[in-house]
Amino acid sequence: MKELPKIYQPQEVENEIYARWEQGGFFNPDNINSEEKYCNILPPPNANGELHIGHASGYTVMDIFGRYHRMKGEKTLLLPGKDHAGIQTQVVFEKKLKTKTGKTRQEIGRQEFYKKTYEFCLDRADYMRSQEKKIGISADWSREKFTLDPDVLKSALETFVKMHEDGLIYKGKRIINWCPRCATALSDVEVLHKDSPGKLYFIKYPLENLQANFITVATTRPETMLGDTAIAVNPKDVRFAKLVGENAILPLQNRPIPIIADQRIDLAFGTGAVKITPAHDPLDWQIGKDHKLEEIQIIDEKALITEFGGKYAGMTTHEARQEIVSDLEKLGLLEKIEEFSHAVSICERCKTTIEPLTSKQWFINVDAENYSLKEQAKKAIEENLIEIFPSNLKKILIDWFGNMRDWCISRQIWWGPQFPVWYCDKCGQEKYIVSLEKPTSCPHCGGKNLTQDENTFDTWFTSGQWAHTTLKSHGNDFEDFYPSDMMVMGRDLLFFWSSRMIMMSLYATGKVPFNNLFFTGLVLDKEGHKFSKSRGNGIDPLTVIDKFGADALRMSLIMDSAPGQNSRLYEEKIETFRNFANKLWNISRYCLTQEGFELVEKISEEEIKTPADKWILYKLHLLIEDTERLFNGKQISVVADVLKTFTWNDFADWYVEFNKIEKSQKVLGYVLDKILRLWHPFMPFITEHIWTLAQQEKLLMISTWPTSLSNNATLLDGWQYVENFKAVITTIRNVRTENKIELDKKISIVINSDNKDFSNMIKSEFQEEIIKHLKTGADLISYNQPELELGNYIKRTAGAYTIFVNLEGAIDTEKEKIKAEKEIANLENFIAGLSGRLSNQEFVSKAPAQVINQQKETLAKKQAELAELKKHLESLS
RNA sequence: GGGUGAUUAGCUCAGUUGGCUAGAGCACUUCUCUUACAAAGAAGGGGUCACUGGUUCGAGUCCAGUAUCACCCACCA
Repeated sequence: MKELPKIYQPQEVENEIYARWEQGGFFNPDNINSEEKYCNILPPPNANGELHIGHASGYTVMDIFGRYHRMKGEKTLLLPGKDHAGIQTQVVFEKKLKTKTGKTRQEIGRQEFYKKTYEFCLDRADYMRSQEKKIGISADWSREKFTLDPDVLKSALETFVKMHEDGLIYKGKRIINWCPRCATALSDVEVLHKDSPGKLYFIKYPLENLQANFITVATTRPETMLGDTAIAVNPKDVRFAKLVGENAILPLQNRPIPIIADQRIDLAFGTGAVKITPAHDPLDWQIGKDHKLEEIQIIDEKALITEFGGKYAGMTTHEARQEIVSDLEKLGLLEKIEEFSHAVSICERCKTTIEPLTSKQWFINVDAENYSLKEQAKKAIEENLIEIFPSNLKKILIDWFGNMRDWCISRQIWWGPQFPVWYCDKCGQEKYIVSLEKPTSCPHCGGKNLTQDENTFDTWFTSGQWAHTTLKSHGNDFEDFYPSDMMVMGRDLLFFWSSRMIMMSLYATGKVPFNNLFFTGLVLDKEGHKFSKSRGNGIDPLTVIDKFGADALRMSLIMDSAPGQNSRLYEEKIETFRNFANKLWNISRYCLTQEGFELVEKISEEEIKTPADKWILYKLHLLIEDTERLFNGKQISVVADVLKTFTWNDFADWYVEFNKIEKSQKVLGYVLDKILRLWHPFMPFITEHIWTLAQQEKLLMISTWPTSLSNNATLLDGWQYVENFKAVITTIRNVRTENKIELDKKISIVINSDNKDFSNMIKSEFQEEIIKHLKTGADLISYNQPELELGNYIKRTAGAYTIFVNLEGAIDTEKEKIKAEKEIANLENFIAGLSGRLSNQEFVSKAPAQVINQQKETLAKKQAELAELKKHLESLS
């Protein structure tokens, strides 16, 4: 038989196995013949860096489901891709450009910058693809997509055109989130709120007609007062009731501004009077609209004070604030300054403070008359057209849609697709033409000089359509696979991505993008911190794979965690799964080196010979049923857990040991065959490797998924016997350890029982061999001798049997008495509880019969045990 | 301000439909290099399932509340 190394070396086989899978061609669903289909569109990572452990975590989940469904015979597509990741990639590449060539993007120009960034992304995509393969992802690389691939992009832009026709798109001057560093508008979800200590400034505004009096307002951003166009108070506020309709004089600017009433003003906050700066605050903007106030932009896109800021023009907002506060103080208009902690808006990408300002941008009306994106999405979730794991995120998503405001989709960056919008130099910016292709002439005036809108799309506009644009770009894939079965993503993408995909795909296709939405938690380090560059605690998936193998990495990413819960990753944890892989290797190594061993797909009744065979097959039968149920509930970590228990604690610890004495090679081959299949989705490399060593024909990857044995009671009758038998062995070992008896010292055993299958045991020489060999040190075994000199023996209950171990007078009777007394107390306690329950009329009448019977059986068993123990204690004294 | 999650062994975490005396890995104690495996095997110690009530014949599991921690959302200037 083959020479197999004692220790599994994943590094030596993984690459070769992956190459064989690829050559096999079965990553491509076109090569699988089946009516049943399964599709999982993989989230495209940002093509500007490398894969991190979070990607590996999500990919592992997707690949487990993909491989499971493929083995179930379904035409399975895992569709891979990469995202151009607008702002983030631009930031990354600009830095790279600066370091490498010392140039800025402005110095090389828009076209050149775009070209170079594109090349950079393709290069990163190549590298990341190689990483994905290392993890073992069984994706169809022939279908790999990039968000800027012409066909994918065209499909996404067509949606823009359709939306425009349907009145869902508008261009308008509205207040938006502006990042001065990125120099672009951002959508609401790209803005984070960070609580930070600040100050609340109380400023006195003189009243126009009552020179001696003031109205005091409170603000955290005094510099914005330069653009104030009103003061607002709550209409119910009696303090200010008579001032409404009057004018105040805006200090420093010396402009009269009206005092207005608006119910959105909180009476309890500050002074109850609020300065209104429509151009630089979202609420003020809304109030300004409603009261038809003038908007004065006093902060520009570089966060500098504009010409409308008078003497402060050209200052940064920070400088202006200091100057203004100091000037107000000199004028005696600064009433007081209070310490005040409030939420500051910052850019999600670069953490720069956001300046709200009014700007002309493109928006999606998410609640348009013709079609409400947000209502449709909400409805789809409410009606469970998409099942969400974990389910608590369902409500969060519904609420989010409920509060969603119009989505700003234009960005002033260079990296990303430009709007398919054209302007004629004669007609100007107001009369635009929406068209995928550049029009030959202006439809309004016939002018030939047309230029394209310079804005680029929010990256989530294109990735938000990924679920259908990818499939539409390849043959009949859309018809075959849409909607996909499952989408897996980190829960940090809940609002960014899952929400947009649901809205956009519903709109573009009329159907939900996927039937199941599965969120993974964050992968944290050992101390529970996020992995981050600044913390330097990153774990590189490739390093882990190199050290422990891809299977160990995969297992450590999905085990011990529930869907949507964060989990921690650290070396010791990965090690335990490396160890498990090695265990599986050695189990297989034992099997493969057995004379006449082969993997067996099907087993016949004649081949099931021993009680141990029945026992392991029964356990296997339960395992397969559990696996099926748990996979349906998407509980993959529990699947891996029950598989591990079976493999290690049932098969390796007991069945393999039995097999050393009592050969039943068909069953051994049958069970290992099932173990390899069941483990394959989780640990594809090692299982495929062992499979190959055991047989040469086809790949494990496309072998069929095990189904449970027909529950033939007579076929497997007698399996319980082995549980009793195991108890005998464990008890003997226990007695031995307790009494510190060396293993090489032989002892004699008496086993008593009136159990019906006990006669089988007496007849079986194999059983006796097994007891002797399974580390019990038992030498002489005799049966059914009720009258024993108990002083010489230690008596124990083992399952349905009573066993006596002869220690030849070496018993520490005091110790044994204490132990027996303790055990008796414990048992009496338990029996009292149990019989109490059984005599409770309510329990007996209401609990299911099965539960009652079970407890009755247990009670009888425990009472018998107690009686034996009491006799034992008596004999000891 | 609103919301979500967590709280189970020394540590990290599972726990499926509510059902027998609550599990795993690591760590710990003792023993063993027994021809699949010391990356292992054998035996063991370690728990008021955060707290308080409720529902139920029966609660780690369902409900209400409390506490602590973590995270998310938010136009309180």
